[in-house]
Amino acid sequence: MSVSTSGAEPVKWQRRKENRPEEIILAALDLFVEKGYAATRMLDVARQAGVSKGTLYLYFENKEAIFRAAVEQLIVPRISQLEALQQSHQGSYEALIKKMIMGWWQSVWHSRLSVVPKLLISESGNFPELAQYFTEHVVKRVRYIFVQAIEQGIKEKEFIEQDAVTTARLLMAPIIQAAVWKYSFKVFDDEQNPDEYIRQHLHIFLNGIQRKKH
Amino acid sequence: MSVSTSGAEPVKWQRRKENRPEEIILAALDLFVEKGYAATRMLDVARQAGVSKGTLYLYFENKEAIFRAAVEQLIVPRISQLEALQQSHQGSYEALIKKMIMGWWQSVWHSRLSVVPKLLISESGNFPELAQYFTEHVVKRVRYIFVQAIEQGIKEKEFIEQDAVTTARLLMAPIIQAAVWKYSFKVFDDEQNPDEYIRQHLHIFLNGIQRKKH
DNA sequence: TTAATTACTGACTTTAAAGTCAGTAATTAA
DNA sequence: TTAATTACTGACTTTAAAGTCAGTAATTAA
Repeated sequence: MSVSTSGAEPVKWQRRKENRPEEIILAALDLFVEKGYAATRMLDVARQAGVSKGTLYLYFENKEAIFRAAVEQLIVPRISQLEALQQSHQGSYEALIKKMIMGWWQSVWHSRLSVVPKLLISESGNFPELAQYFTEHVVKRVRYIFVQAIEQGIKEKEFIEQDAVTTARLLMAPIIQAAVWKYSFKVFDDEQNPDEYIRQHLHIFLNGIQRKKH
Repeated sequence: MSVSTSGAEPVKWQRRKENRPEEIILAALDLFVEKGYAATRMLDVARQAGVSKGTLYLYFENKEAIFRAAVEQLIVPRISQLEALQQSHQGSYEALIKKMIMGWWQSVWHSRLSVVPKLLISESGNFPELAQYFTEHVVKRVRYIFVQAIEQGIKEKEFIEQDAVTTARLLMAPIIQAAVWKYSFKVFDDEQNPDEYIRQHLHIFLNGIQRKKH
């Protein structure tokens, strides 16, 4: 038997310096979805990503660093999407709000991303810096987009006079709630059609803020 | 110096068989509020309750058992309160919904109890049995109360035709959301007056489901 | 083809809790 | 007043992860 050159040498592992970080992030997110943040061990992440435990620490300082990287890489790009939608919109503000909510809903609800709100809520106490980052760069930024739509709708006499920031919170609350529920109690409380839930939320909410014609 | 009989003998500890369980529960809930469930060590709970670690295990099997006892003892009595309010109500269903939401809000928001939704959401993955208990005995029971109010309002032509279960969820979502927020991101996102938030929610929501007179 | 480099491994060490139990002291019974 | 009972203590053991690092093997350079 020859010692080398060609043939089916079973290579034990490959170098993947460029791809490891993303592979690790996705593996971790899969496990966070499945078993939650705290219950996910570094060894689990390593196995899921197809590397050894040592490799994790080569690319990330600890579990929190993986978590932060996941939030930054996956969530932030979605916001630009939302902003673009707003920029290019023509028509009523009611239609804009519907379009933005439905767009977000469809791109996030069925993806791994929908677990992020629950994770952040659960872990906010353990990782205050991450919670602050998320509040500033995601929550407030998204809310600002809706605040603008609502304020403009008020100015155009489409919506009744009201505090736009509070109203924006109330618009987002049931949607965040749905995402949180999905990963908490949904297994025990699943009579619900999520599309119908969002449809009805938009119906009641928009009906509630609209100025009525007499 | 005499060995005993009267005088200020500093008693090292007292027997409190009857009171220990509740003292431990309240101590634990204080710490869960302050640092979250996972970060609360049994040693912390023991210190807060003024007992040793061994005593905890005398009364509770482990941390989960303390948590479950807290939920059962503190939350369940509130629901009866809500049911009583419903039984005795006279007047429009709009007024009933307002009264129930405001009552719950005022008795829970400023108390330790308001931390329970966040705790349950965070820990649902680790304690599925507790999450199931909570879903069956709290969530569904409370929702049913609101479903009834909404259905009767529809029958009386006070509210528009709609699926009452979905509508009840939408009524509760911003309130649960507020309680969850309080213990997650509020430190970083605190422009909000919670009373104004609830007032405006009820305003938009009730305006949104009411049948309009022409 | 050989030497130099470095991404990666996994057995091992460290850390930080949970959980235990023999002994002690408060209380109650005799 | 003394003996019997038992609530409680806290040093200790166990458990379960995180984190490390000397050695190995893939890759690249010479």
